[in-house]
Amino acid sequence: MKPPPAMERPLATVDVAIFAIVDDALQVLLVRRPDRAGEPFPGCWALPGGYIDVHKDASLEACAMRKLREKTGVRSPYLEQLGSWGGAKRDPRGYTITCVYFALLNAALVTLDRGGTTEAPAWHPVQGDGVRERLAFDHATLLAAALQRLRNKVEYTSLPAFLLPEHFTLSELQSAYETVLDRPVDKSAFRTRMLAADFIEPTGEQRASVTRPALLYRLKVRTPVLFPRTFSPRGEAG
Amino acid sequence: MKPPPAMERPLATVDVAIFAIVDDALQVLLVRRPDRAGEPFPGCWALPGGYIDVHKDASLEACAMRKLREKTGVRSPYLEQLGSWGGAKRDPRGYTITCVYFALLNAALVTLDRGGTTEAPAWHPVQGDGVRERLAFDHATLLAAALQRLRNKVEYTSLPAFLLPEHFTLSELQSAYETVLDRPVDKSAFRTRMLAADFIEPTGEQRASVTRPALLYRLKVRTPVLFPRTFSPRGEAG
DNA sequence: CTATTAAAGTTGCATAGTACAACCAAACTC
DNA sequence: GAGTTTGGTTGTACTATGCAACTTTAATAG
Repeated sequence: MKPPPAMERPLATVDVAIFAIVDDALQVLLVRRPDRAGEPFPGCWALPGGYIDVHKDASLEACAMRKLREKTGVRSPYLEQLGSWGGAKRDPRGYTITCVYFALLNAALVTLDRGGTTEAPAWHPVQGDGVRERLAFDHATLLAAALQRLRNKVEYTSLPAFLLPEHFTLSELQSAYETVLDRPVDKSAFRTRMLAADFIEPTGEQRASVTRPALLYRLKVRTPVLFPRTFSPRGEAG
Repeated sequence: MKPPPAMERPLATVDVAIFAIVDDALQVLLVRRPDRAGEPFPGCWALPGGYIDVHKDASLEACAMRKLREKTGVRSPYLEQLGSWGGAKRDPRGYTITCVYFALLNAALVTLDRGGTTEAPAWHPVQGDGVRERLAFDHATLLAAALQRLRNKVEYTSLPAFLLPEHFTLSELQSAYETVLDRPVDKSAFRTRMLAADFIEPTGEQRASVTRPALLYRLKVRTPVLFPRTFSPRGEAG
């Protein structure tokens, strides 16, 4: 139980799965691994992340927020801890532990391509449980877990609101749900649920449109709301 | 981004919040911190846990399972990762990261008091968001988070079944829900929900009793089941 | 200036899963 | 066999939804 000074310490990292809706599709931000000799998975795509800096990072969340800011410039996304993975075989360089976060943000706020070219971050469309590209380390597992958590929570929370700009219409919100869930949801029940949950409020403005203009809403609270039931179309079990 | 060999590594630990129903109350297993000089929080109660052994622990979950087995002798509880906490100030000995698990098990399977006296584990009744005793480190925070997650999930999952012996009656299962939620639930709706979820099956036996005997059930699946709604009595919001 | 179009937003009905309450059933005690 | 206790069922009301049809609003074409 005591800390032997010579105790072998695992290397600790933080990785972040950053999601946004780009081109009407759910996309995740990936960076390229450096292509230098001695680096594992050179040139491979990976979730943004890196070592915990004992001097800079007051907490794990602060570390995740730092990584996110470095890659996207965004300062206040929705950020949630997903879980931790550890083991001797994750990284050829030795026993590592990674603490994984997932973030939701509005793509319009993101400034990509900060810094060099080898690690340039880029959006990659989500396809099923992951992305087309092969990912470094066990990042395919981490991404799959993040997607599972995201889709699961979207069924009964207001998470998709964090993918939208500050002002949005109910149709845009519904579209965000449908993009993440990859299935249509009923308009009437959707609107009733959103308004009953009382987490958005009308701004008083309307979105100009070629057809009937829609009322604009904004978030009343920046924490996600839980709904009493999941969306569950008749055709499905459970 | 590369791993400087001299990079300062945080110390990594795993802690486990082990819950059981003892004397009709939800209780958590705590151990005493060693009372030696130089040890932080000497004699204080704490969640069982310890350093990750890079050579013994193939994964974080394996490490948590090992800690749990060492303290209770139990080999197959319900075990779920809760989250990780890290920072420079959690432990006076330096920057630490702890990965916290929570476990549910049947108290009858537990063999306490394995090993010495200074660290003898003991059940402590849950009171509100924690226990009566002051806990070491930030363990009060960790325990509160575990309790919140547990109570939240009990509203829409079959988790309490893991607190019971292998064979149990529906009334015993309902009692486990009520103990964790600390409120009564409706018998009729409860039974309908449990049977509809199709995760238990009758053993064919009955529990002898001084009154009408009850049918015994066992788990059909060892993974928890999700219900489509939460329990939500009329009097409450949401 | 009316008809058309398209998206916004509403209304009406059916249904699932409770919440609540009252009831029936089985075993034991006396 | 009457009383007691717990197991288990039945019946009604209600809520949030699934589904589908409907009305409203503005832009635009003719």
